[in-house]
Parts: sequence; C-alpha cells; structure tokens
Amino acid sequence: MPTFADPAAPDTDDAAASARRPRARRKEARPSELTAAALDLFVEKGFAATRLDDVAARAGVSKGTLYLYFDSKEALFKAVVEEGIVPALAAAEQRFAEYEGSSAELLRSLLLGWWQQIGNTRLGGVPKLIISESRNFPEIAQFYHDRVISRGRSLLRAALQRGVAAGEFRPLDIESCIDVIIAPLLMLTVWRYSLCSCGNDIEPERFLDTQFGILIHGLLAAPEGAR
Amino acid sequence: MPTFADPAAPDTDDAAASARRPRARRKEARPSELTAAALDLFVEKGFAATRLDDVAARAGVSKGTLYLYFDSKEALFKAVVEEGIVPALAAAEQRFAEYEGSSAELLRSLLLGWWQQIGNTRLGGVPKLIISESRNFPEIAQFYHDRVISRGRSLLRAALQRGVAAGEFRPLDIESCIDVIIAPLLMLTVWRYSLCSCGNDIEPERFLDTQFGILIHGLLAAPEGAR
Amino acid sequence: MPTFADPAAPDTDDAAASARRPRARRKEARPSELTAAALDLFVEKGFAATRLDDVAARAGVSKGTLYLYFDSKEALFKAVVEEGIVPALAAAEQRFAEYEGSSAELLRSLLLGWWQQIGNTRLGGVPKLIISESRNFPEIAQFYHDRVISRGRSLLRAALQRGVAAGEFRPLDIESCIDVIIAPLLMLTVWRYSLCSCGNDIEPERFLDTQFGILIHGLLAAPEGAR
Amino acid sequence: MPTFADPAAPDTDDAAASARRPRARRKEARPSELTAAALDLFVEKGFAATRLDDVAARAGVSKGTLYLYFDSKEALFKAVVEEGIVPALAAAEQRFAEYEGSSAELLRSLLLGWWQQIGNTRLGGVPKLIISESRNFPEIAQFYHDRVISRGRSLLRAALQRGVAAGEFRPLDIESCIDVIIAPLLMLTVWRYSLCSCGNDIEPERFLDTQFGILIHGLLAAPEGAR
DNA sequence: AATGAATGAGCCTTCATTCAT
DNA sequence: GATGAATGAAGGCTCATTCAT
Repeated sequence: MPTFADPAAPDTDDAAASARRPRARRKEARPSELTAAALDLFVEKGFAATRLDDVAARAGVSKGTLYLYFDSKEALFKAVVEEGIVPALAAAEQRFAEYEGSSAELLRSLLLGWWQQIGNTRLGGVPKLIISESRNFPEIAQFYHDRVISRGRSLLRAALQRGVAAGEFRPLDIESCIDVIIAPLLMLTVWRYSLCSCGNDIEPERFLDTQFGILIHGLLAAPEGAR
Repeated sequence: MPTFADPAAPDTDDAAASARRPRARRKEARPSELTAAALDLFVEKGFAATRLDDVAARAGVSKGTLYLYFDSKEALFKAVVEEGIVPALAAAEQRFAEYEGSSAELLRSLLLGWWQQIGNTRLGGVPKLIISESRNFPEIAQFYHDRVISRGRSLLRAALQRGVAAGEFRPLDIESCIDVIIAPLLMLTVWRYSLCSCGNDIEPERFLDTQFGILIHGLLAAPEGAR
Repeated sequence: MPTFADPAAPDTDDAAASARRPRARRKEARPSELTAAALDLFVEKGFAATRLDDVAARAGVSKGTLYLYFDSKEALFKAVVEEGIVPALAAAEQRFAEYEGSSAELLRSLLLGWWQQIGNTRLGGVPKLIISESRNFPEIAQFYHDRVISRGRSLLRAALQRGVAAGEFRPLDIESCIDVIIAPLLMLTVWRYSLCSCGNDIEPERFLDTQFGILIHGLLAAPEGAR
Repeated sequence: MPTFADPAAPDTDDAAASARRPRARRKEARPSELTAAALDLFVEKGFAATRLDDVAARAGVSKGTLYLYFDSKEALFKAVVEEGIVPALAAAEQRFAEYEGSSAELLRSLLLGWWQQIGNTRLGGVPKLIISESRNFPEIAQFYHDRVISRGRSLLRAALQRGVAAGEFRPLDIESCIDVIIAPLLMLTVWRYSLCSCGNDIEPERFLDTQFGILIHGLLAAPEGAR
C-alpha cells in the first residue's frame, strides 16, 4: 500500500525521521535517492545521454558516491527499473485479487488504475526507457520481461478468463486480446515521453475511455455478433 | 507499385551499371547505401550507441566518406528517416485514393498493408528509433510528426469518416479512434525492435487479425448497440 | 617586487607543501602549471599546431585533466594571456607611479624594464602569439587590446606628457610617438620568437641602447638641426 | 618595373591574351593564380587555418589541380612567399641605385616607398605570415631571411653609410640603426594584419612621418643637444 | 562513508593527400 | 591536364570509472 501510492510524493515519514537522525537516515535512504534522481534523468534524456555527474548532482552527492552503491552505470539503470516498477505492479495485483464486480468494470478499473498509478507518474517513463534501451541491455530487457511484462499479462489473462468463464465476454483468443489491451497503454506512455511535444497532444482520459468503449463493444457476448 | 516496393531489395540495375563504371555509379548510389547502413545500425543499437566507423564499415567506405554526403551524425539520422519513411507513406496514400470497397475492408487493407510494407520491413525499426531518440532530437521529432504522423492520421481519418458517412460505422469519436487503431501497429514495431527477444514472441498476423476483429466489432453500426 | 618577479621561477614554498599533501597542493597549483606548459608550447608551435596531448604531457597530467580547468583549447589560450601578461603590466604601472627623475631616464627605465621583466622572459612570446593568432581569435585580440595594449599606451603617454610639460622634450605628436616607442619592443619579441634562428641574431641590450639613443637624439649630426 | 607596381592590379595584358587563347594562357598562368589565391587566404587566416579546398575554390579550380602544381601545402606556402616578395624587393633595390639627393630624403623615400609598394598592398601580409609560421617552417624562415631580410638590410646599410660618410648623419652603430628603422615598418604590417580591428587604428602615413621625424631629430627639445 | 581530482579510452569531425576517371 | 570522390591519420572533447584523501 504505501510504496504504491504516488511515487512522486515526498517520503514524509522518513523526512521527519531524518530531521531527528539526519546521518542515520541518509545512510539508508541514499540508494533510493540515487535511483530517484537517475529515474528522472534516464527518462528525460535516455540512458546514453544521461551523465553520472548530473545524476549525482541531482541527488546532492558527489559523483564518487554513486560508485559506493552501484557498480556501474548499467547497474544503476537496472536498479532504477527494479525499484521503480516491481512494487507498483505488486500493488496492482493486490487490487485485482480484492476486486468484486463485473469483468467489464474490472478491466476498466485495471486500465484506469494503471494510468493513475503508473502511466501518469514519473514511472510512466520507464516503459519507454526499456523500449529504447533494451537492445543495448538485453539483461535488463530480460529482467523487465520476466518481472513486469509476464506478471502484467497474467493479470489481464486472469481478468479476461474471468469474463469468458462467466459468459460476460464472448469466446476470445485471449493472448491476442491481452496484446490489444496493452497496446494503448503502451502507446500512451510512449507518446508522453517522446512525441507529445510536437503538438497533437493526447488527452489520456478521453483516449482511455474511447479505447475501453471499443474494447467492450468488441469483447462482449453480443446478442447476435456482427460480421 | 514500383517506388513502394521492398526497400530492402537490391538495386539490380544500378549494380550492373556499376560493373562498368564503378566510380561513377558509386557517386549516385552512395547516399542511399549510407542511409541503409545507418538505418540498420541505428535501429539495432540506437543513435548514441552507433559509431560512424561502423556505419561506414557496413557501407564499405571509410569514415571520412560519410562526411562527403552528410554534415554530421545528426544529419545522417535525419536523412535515414526522411528517405525511409516518406516515400512509403506517399505510396499508402495513393493506395487509399484508388480503393473501392467497404470501409471495413479498407481499414483491414490499410493495417495489413502497413505491416507488409513498413512494419515487417527494415523500416519497421524507424518508429521505434524515433520514439527512442525524439527527446534528444526535437527537430527530428517535429519533422516526423509533420511529415509522417500527421499524414498517417489524415489517412485513417478519411477512412473512418468514409465508413461513418456511409452508415457502415456507428458515430465515432474519430480522433480517439485513430489513436486506438494506431496503437497496435506501434506496439508491433516497438515489440519487434525491443523486447521480442525475451521470449513471448508475438505472431504479427494473428495479432493484427485479432486486433481487427475487435476493432470492427466495436466500430460497426450494430443493429441495437450493446452495453 | 614580489608578484612581478620572474614568472619562470619555481614555486618553492608550494613545492615543499606538496611533499606533504601532494593531492591537495595540486588542486591549487594545477591551473598555473597548465598555463605554463601551454605558454611554452603555444609560443613554440603556435596555437593550431599545439596539441593538447602535448600540453598535458608537459604539465605531467593526462589530457582529460586539462578539461577540469579549462573549457576548451581556446579558453586555455585566453587564460595563458590573462595570467601571463596582466600582472606584469600592473607591476610596471606601479613602478611608474613611484618614479622620480628625468623623463628621459624614465623612458629608458620603462623600456629596459619591459625587456627585463617581460621581453626577456618566457612571457616575451606572448605578444608574438597574439599577433599570430588574433585573426582567428578576435575575442582574444580584443581582450589583449583592452587589457594590455591600452594600458601600456597610457603608461607611455603619461611619460611623454611628463617630459613635454617639463620642457624636457620638444612638442610632440604624442600618439604617434607611442607607436614609435613600442615598435622596437614589439620587434624584439617578434624577432626572438620567429626569425632569430636564421642567423643575424639581435643583441637585445645593444639594440635597445641604440634605439634609446636615436629616440632621444635623433640621427642628425646635431646642434644646428637639419632639414 | 612592371611586376613591382601594385601587385593587386589585375594582369591586364595577360587577360587580353587569354581572351584569344584561353587554354594556352591558363596553362602558364595557373601557378600564379593559385599562389595569388593562397596568398589571400594565408594572410587572412594563417597557414594552418587555410584549407586547400578554399584555395582551390578561390582560384576556380578543383582541389586535385593544386597538386599538379605544388607537392604539398607547405610547397604552396613557399611558392607564395617566393613569388610575392622577391620581385618587389628587387624593384626597391633598383629605386635605390637610381636615387640622388640627401640621405635623409633617401631614407624617407625608402620608408614611404616600402609602405606604398609593399606594406600597403596584399603583400603586406607576408611579413606577418612569416612571423607567425616561421617556427613551424624553419626552411621557409631561412629562405625569407636569406632572400628578403638580408637584402633589405643591405639596402638600409648602404643608405646609412652614405649619410655618415657625407657627414650628414652623426657616427652611428649602423646595424642597430637598421633594426630601429625596420621596426616601425614591421610594426605597421603586424598591426594591420592582427590587432588593427580592435579599435585604435593606426594612420600609416602619419605614423611614418612621426617616425621619420623622431628618427632624424630625436625627442629632445633641441639646440643645446643634451647628453 | 564521502569526496572530487585524475584518468584514458573512445568518438565525432576535419582535411591534406591520392588516384581512378 | 583536370576532376572530385575517397581516404585515413590526427586532434579536440566527453565521460564512466578509479582512488588517494
């Protein structure tokens, strides 16, 4: 629950603790201060164009300090991904487990929830980052695939199967449906972190609504089924 | 048909000519030889991680030769985008103008055509490239937006309006629909050029079929309209 | 007297300090070690033909270290000029302010002093350097003009006005006189740092003596005043 | 007589000839067209900063053509010096040989003549060029010393000896006097081709007049003759 | 633990020089 | 003779990484 909330929010409790024991707190908080700074810069500039000097400067430490916590730039990258995404995904899984209601509403909830909890957050830049850099860092790509994508797909798979089993959705090629559902979310983040500045801004909520409308129209076990 | 064909096809006629006048032919063919080599490497490694030595080596020339044709690495990048994508898009526009048939079929044709002519080609890496690098090259992002994205969206807009006007599609929020249609295509290329190697390969044709099925289900002017 | 002394003299105190805290001392001494090395090489080879590798090697550091202290080769060049010449000029101004005696002796003192304190030092190469490179570095030329030439001319102007006011010198076109006085000094350095190796060595002291004699008395065979 | 005149003047006769036999004339004129272009650029930008592409372009030929006439950039530099200066000096010697009148007037004539025939011409940039580059091209410096400087000094030596022998000048350290006379001329060209653009423009004629006045009369307030 | 000066490999870019046409 | 495409060595500059303090 706690870590999943808005990742951009200041760590209020720790901050209070640090006022009392500034040194001690620092020690523990350092790694995540560093990955937070690195996340911002990686997302903003990409991996290659991000200088460790800048990461250190943003975190308020010296460049050498980075190497006390991370063996290399790549290790820092990996930590950014690991720390940023996994907790958020875990929280999403929990929300799913507790959900009760129609599968259509479940899907909508998952989509909008993802947008509010991840996509519309600093973390939203991570998928774009992974996409951009996966070729050069296969290990990280593999990690992301295993730990994030697979679990995310499982979530959607379960939701779709739930709907089909209940007769709410028509029989579906579930794996492909997953792709179709993921695609717009992916597009939203990609858009946000690459081309959105060239005019033609997307309105995320409206986009997701339309997407959901079309999706449900297509998934539902319609009385007659066209075509 | 001619200019649109597979960009990867060897330049057969010129090759014959070059046997006779190697130096002269080179002169004309060089730029596209260089952009072809650059496309491969940019797509494979990203802009920053691509060394001009490697581009030159792949094109079979020395590094200095690159600078006879392109002022800088960035200029080369821009040329890759311009040369690779714009002609393909123009050809797609022509195909649309000549199309006769149902709007549903038109949409399917455009989607599959895009996959066969661009997405499933070496050019498929370009969108991913743009996405990855647009932050660092706003000028190129702008260029791509103006020359490719805007025109591509216009194409889809026309197709959707055609369907709505004919009563074939239900009334739609057309702009959002465009996004929804583009998203899976984008996802396909992004997937292909980033994470596909981590297992969980996508089968493009099957994916597009499902996508189209859901899409049409959702777009059609259903006799009663569910939900 | 102190700051003005021979710029080539080793930094004796700091050297002792460095034995104790080698790293710490370096930090402060580096910039002038680097400009000293750069001065030698710029004077010897000219700006363009001087490689930063060589500057670094002569200063006993790596090439990258140069960039910790100077943003570019040009910035290094500018620092060489600023650090080398300006302090020497300031000291000369002080000497003038404290001078008492005939204006003829004042002039001789300024001329010989310049030779001993600048011209006959490693700094003597700087004017030649400026001359050689001013076309390609207008900014540096401007800087040198404002900070060195203008102030030097003011010094001479004051000395000449002093002599004319006292009736010691005849009425003069003072600005042109300044040029005439400066010219031989300029020539000495230019000669020293360009053609002197081709035989026909100049003997600076003798040259300056003759120069001064002619300056004060003219060439003519005397009392009656020709023309 | 002809070659000595204004070197900047168009070669009128040859131009006429070339109208008739363009090809034949070209062949002979090429080398000097190339050195003329090179002179301009060397003087303007210095040796290192002058690109052979630009020299070729200014001469209206291709870069490869340069190598038909000159073995290397340095050879071109040498040819520029050789062709530009030697004829001008020879002409000056002739003027001296024919001179009749007072030695003071002779000196004035030589000084002003030099200014009008060389200093104030495109050739005026050559001394500055030699000064700037002599360190890197000792061979050229030697050449210039032997062919230009030595002969120029001989000219002045003869003029001064003439004046002393006639009792017109007081007994002089003639070699140093030569330096003193040359210095302002050198300064004029150096000034023109380096720092003049920073304000503080020199007026050459006025400068030379003052220089000559001081040279002949000295600075002192006259009749009684100090020292 | 933290610092930041120092390193050096690596890359983009330039340009004198060559050579097939 | 003339061309200009091609070359490749060289240099300025960057930045991840190290290590003495």
